[in-house]
This record gives sequence, structure tokens and C-alpha cells, in this order.
Amino acid sequence: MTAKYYITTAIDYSNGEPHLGHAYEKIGADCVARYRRLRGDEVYFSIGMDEHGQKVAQAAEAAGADPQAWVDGIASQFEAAWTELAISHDDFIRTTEPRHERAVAELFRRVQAGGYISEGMYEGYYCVGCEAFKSEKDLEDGQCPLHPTREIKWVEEPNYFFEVGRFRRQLLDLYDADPQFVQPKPKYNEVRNVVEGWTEDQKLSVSRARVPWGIPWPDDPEHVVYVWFEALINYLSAAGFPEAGYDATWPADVHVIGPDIVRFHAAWWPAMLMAAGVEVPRKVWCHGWVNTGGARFSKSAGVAVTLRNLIDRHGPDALRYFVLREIPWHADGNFTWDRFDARYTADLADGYGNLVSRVLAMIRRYTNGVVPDDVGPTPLDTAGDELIAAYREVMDGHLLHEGAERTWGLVARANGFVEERAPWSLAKEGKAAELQETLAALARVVARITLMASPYMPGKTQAVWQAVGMPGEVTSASWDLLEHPPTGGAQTEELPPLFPKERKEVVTN
RNA sequence: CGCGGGGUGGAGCAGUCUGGUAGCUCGCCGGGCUCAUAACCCGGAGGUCGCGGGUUCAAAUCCCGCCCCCGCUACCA
Repeated sequence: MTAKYYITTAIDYSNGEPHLGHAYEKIGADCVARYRRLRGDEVYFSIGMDEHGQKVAQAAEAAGADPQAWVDGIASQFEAAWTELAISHDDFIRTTEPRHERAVAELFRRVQAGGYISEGMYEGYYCVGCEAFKSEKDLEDGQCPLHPTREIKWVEEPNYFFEVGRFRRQLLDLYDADPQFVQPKPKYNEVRNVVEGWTEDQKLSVSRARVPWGIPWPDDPEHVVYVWFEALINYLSAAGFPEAGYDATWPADVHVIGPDIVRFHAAWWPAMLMAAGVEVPRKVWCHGWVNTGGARFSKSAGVAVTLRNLIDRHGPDALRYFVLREIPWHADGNFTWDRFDARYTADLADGYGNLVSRVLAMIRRYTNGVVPDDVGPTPLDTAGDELIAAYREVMDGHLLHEGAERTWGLVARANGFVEERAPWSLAKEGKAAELQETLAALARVVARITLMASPYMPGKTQAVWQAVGMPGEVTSASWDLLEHPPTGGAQTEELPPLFPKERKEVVTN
């Protein structure tokens, strides 16, 4: 019996190019998705683009492009980046697609039928230069910072409202019933406090009259659906809503998002679904921010922190590994080129890469490249069992950095085992049985580490998987193979250094 | 001003809830090994745990006060 697992990331706003922040969220979610597949779940992984709204229209105009042409271009840039980073999404939903507009229309019909939409007046400061409403916070000395010479007007416009406050009680019940509904804990507290502070007649403005680039309001062509209200529905669109059978995928098991949009996902969104009589998602996970430290850090190596430079530095797998290992998935972390290089050298080249290299070399030298039949278990297998159990526990809790820590703990244990057994001495002394036991155990541990690392580095681990003579794709391997790697009798292959290190400057002239 | 996070050997962090020899990774120093990508293994040096009080037999850990840094305020995910 396989369990389904529907995981989403926030859809990215189409007003600029993909950068490290976008990539971090995809890489983390991808690691979770790949781990769930390893556990045997039927995973559905959805990402996409948020393509409507005023800022997109403005970005398109500034580029002299038609909005649709503009978002098409941005979407292909993002897709290219995700392909390069080996993001294993099943769906790439765009809010300009007809299937999304259908889902929005239907969800709306249901919310409206429930009597949760009302008309009212929206009022606020309006900057003629930006053609947008501004909150008091946005203004400096009563002026728009972007258009200090333009007029700020107090504008009232008729809008449609969603009566979100009517779900206050239900939302609080949801939070109380599952304290893990929002993770990590500080974000749960934040959301709960916000909703606690609502009144029963709390309303959200969910239409806009001045924005041309959006989904038309069903009964009122003068309005478009407010971009936030519409964008959230992408998770349902990607699941096939409202077509029959969408509930084979829905509800989402986890929405992966940034901390800035937690209240949209953990308060508005469940309320919208409650209003429409659709099941709410099971969990909202907030990752932290990758702090690049602005100019201070980015200049340290004289290289700008762009996605292009990050990938080119050591390859896509190394970038994935770095952010997953170095930046806790539930808290903020720092990126610096120095740390990136240090991790690459220590963990990847000298750690995993070197271990694979020495194990393959010994099997090649002492047993003609064939892994001896299984004997054992050795203490290394026992250590592996323990670390795998620990790995599973932290990975089930989405602590990806700790999963990497456990995996590399096994790398260290394997290196220690090599020293203890000293296969080169066993070979010299003609202790064939002990040598075979040792090499068999080392082949097993390499296979295990490779499986554990596969959610982090799908590309490099595939190369190792093949080199140790395992059939098929590492990414479709089952959990059972991790517990009992069938390496006995496998024919290994030579493998060039997985993570080459640049030579120190050779002395010239 | 306010809210939130944080100040632990050179760097990055864990430990603080459930007081009791201060731990990990990197770097540094010394030794070992030769299967391996000048990699690997072992040992060592290095910290008055931001400051000042208090509670306690005992505090990085609990209480009070203070100082400093970061985010909320920049295309920010």
C-alpha cells in the first residue's frame, strides 16, 4: 500500500529572473519529494508561476512587452533553471493557464454560493505614479518614495470582500487540533495570534477595479480577482480541481513556503477552502531565508551571487548539497563563497568522493572489480543501521540539514572502518576471508550512503550507483535497498573523480 | 519607539525548555597509514559560554538589570 504525498512550493512571481531564494525553496522541496519517493510514497510535486497582477503588468510594460509574452519568457527562464537543478516536479502550473482560470471560477462559485462574498468599499492611499494603493507604512512623509513629486490621493473604490472572519473559530480549532499544522513553531504562534485577533466580521478585499492584468471577476467584468486570492488556488488547479478525481491528489500534504507569506497560506487559504467546502491542506512548512549578506559577502570572492555563478562554481549537485546541508530548513542561514568552497572540498571531494574512490580502487585491486558475496554483518553494518534509523527520523521531520549530517556521519564511520581493517595489510598477509568481508561491507556502505544522499544530489549519486554495479536509477530505488543493499557479486566500474578539486597553482617558469 | 531572532575556543554552529566534567564541523599543530581526489586515521593546542548582579551545594543553562548585532525598512523566496 503506497501512500500519496502531494507537496507544493509557492508559485514564483513573474516580475524578474530566478535567483538563489527561488532556488532554495525548490531544492528543499525537491529533497523532501525525493525522500518521500525513497520511502515508497506516490509523490505529486507541484511548482509554478504566479503571473497576474499589477507588478507583472508593470514589469512587462517596462520591458516593452505584452504581458502574456513577458510571462511566457519568464516562465521559460524558471523552467530552464529547474531543469538544470534537477528539480523533479510533476507539474509546473501557471496562473495564466485555462485550467487555473477554471479552478478559480469554480472555487469562486462555491464560496459565493455559500454566501461568503459581499460588496463594499475599499479605501486607501493611492499613488498615481505607481497606479497602486499604498499602506501608510509605504509612504515617507506622506509621499510615495518612488514618486515623491506625484500626488497621493485618498481613494475609495467598490470592491468585493471575502468574509474571512466567519471562519475565525474554525481556524482556531484547526490550529488547536494540530499544533504541527504550521511549522516551525514560531510561525505557528504568529498565525494563531493573527487569527485570534480577528473579529467575526473581518473581511478581505478580494477584487481590484484598476488592474487590467488578471482573471475577470465572474459576475463583474469591471473587476479582476485580487492576485493573492487567485494565486493560492493554483494548488487546487494543479491537482485537477474541479474535475472528478482531483481528490486523489488533494489535499496537499505540505505547502512549502517562505515566512513572509505564512498568513496567506495558513489563515486565508484554509478559510477559502472551508467556505467552498473543500478539504484544507495538512501542513504548511515555512523555510528560512538564505542570507547572502549583500555586497559584503558577494564581493568576498569577487563573484556576484547569481544562480548562474552558483551553478557554475561546482555544478548543480554541489549547490543543492550546500544549501541543504548548510542552511537549516526551518531557519535562516548564510551563504558565502568561502563556506561553499569549504563544504565542497571537505564533504564532497575529500569525504564522499574520496571514499567512493578508495573503495572502488580496493575492490578493483584485490577482487578484480567484483564485490565479494555478502558475509557479515560487520560493525560497519551495525553503525549503518543506527544512522539510517536516525536519518529516517530527522527526514520524516523535514530536518534536511540533519539528514545530511547523518549521511556524512556514515561516511566518517566508513573511513574509520577502512583504517581499522587496513585491507592492504589483509591482502599482504593473505587473509582472504577477512579481506572479502571487509570489501563486501564497504561496498554495502557506499550503496547505502549513495541512497541516503540521492535526495540531495540526484546526479552524482546516480554515477556512483552505476559504478558500484547497481542496476537502474538510484532515484527509483526502494527503502528496502537502503536497508539491504544487494551489492554482493556486483561488477563495479571505474569512476573518474566525482568532485574534482582544482589543482593549486603549479609552479611555473 | 515597538515586535522578533541572536551574542559559546580563529570561522560557522549544538548545548539553554528537563541546572552538575563545555560538544560538533572547518582551520591550526604533532603523529600514523598508503587503498584513495596532497585524500584518510589518531592525538593536541585553543573558550572567565556579551556585561553586572541574584537564586543554588552547583548556572552557558533559572531570575533581574544593562550593552551590542541582525530582520521587520531594500526586485527580497
